[in-house]
Amino acid sequence: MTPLPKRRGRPKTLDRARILAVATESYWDEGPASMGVNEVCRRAGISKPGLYREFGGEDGLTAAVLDHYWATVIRPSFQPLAAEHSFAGMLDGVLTWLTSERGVPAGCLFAKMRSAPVNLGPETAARIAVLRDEMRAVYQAWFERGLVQGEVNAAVEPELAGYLLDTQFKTVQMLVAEGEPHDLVREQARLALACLLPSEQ
Amino acid sequence: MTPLPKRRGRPKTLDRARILAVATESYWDEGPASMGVNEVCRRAGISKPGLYREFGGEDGLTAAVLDHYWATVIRPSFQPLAAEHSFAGMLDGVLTWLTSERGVPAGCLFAKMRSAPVNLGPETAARIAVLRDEMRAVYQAWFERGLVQGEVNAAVEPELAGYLLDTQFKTVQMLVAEGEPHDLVREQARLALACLLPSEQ
DNA sequence: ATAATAAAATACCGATTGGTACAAAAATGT
DNA sequence: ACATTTTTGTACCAATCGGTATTTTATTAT
Repeated sequence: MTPLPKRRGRPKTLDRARILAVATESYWDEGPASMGVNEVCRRAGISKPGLYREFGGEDGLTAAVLDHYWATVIRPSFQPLAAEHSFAGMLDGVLTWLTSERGVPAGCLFAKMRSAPVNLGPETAARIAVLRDEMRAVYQAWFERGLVQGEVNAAVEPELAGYLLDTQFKTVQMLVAEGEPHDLVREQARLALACLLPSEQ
Repeated sequence: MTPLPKRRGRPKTLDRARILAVATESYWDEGPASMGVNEVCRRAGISKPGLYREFGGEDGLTAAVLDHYWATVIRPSFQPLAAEHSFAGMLDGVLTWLTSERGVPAGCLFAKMRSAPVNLGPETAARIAVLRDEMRAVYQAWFERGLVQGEVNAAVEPELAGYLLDTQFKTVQMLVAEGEPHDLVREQARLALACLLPSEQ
């Protein structure tokens, strides 16, 4: 059991993890532009100085939210890309998944933050840039794996393919979040990414 | 000459066209999210009630700005699409133009308004939907003209092609506005739209 | 002159924003 | 009992948001 250090002072009761979970969900379904520190405090049932002590300010909060979202939502979604499926089949699965109804808020918080870099603090902006590059690298690696398997169009530079995949997936998520018809969004993305598949001839 | 109606009351001095021009430029380079009625009044050198008399409120202002932008920037840009160029050549020209440095604020105000439908009033939102459909129709007509000329991939439904062109052009404008490398944006779009061109074989 | 009318700006409204000074509360040490 | 330390919340700050009641200004009609 824990040694019970018998610290002086009022015992800590603020649950950082719970606040972060509430904040992440809030930013996710209301959108980063419509959510503020006041509303987060109200939803989490804590005072504003409490939130500032824990996260240092709005920038620190959104940066922490982004990290939390990345760790709990984005990174797990990369798992399947490393599995032993064909590139074309996996691509189709991703597009179907992105345009399907899920039990979570519509759209992707990371995509929303990327397309609304306004009123996001410098710390959050820097984090976005780092994670965006990491995301492109994952897609590029996925494409390169398809390359050695001969499952993709070898005429496309892997770096450009990673960039294209990132852009198109982000576009799909934005269109879905805007309420566009899901099947139209999916078909449009299928067309846009057909260039990555080997020629039909 | 005008009959000089000798109206009673203080003569009108507010220049609606000039205010609209100032407001449009302001929304264009600052972004619809960062610009408000107070700042527009300051830049135009008029009082707030004056702006409210002229446009009825923020929603009326942004709707008028959108109309002005559409008439002076967007619609003229449709002109070349009706010219006697090949579909592939024209497409390449559009992408080059979108990713080139121009003497106007970066990005497209219409694209910015579309991707930030938040905090835009109902009148402006309705206008956006109408103009978006009009834009897709223009692209679809362009594709259909290429179809009868045998210059495009006949396997693609024209409606889907119009949707794809609209989506990809908007994506290009957003990426440019975000400061992404122009050549990377252009090459990525070229790949995404290659599906509309006839097969190489 | 003076009344009537129309168009303008001054000066305000309540709500909300991100951020903080300061005091109350809850534990331990003496 | 009382001081010390740590954590928390109350109550405030100035700035900004969209919007408006009211007054001033400038003109014509009488």
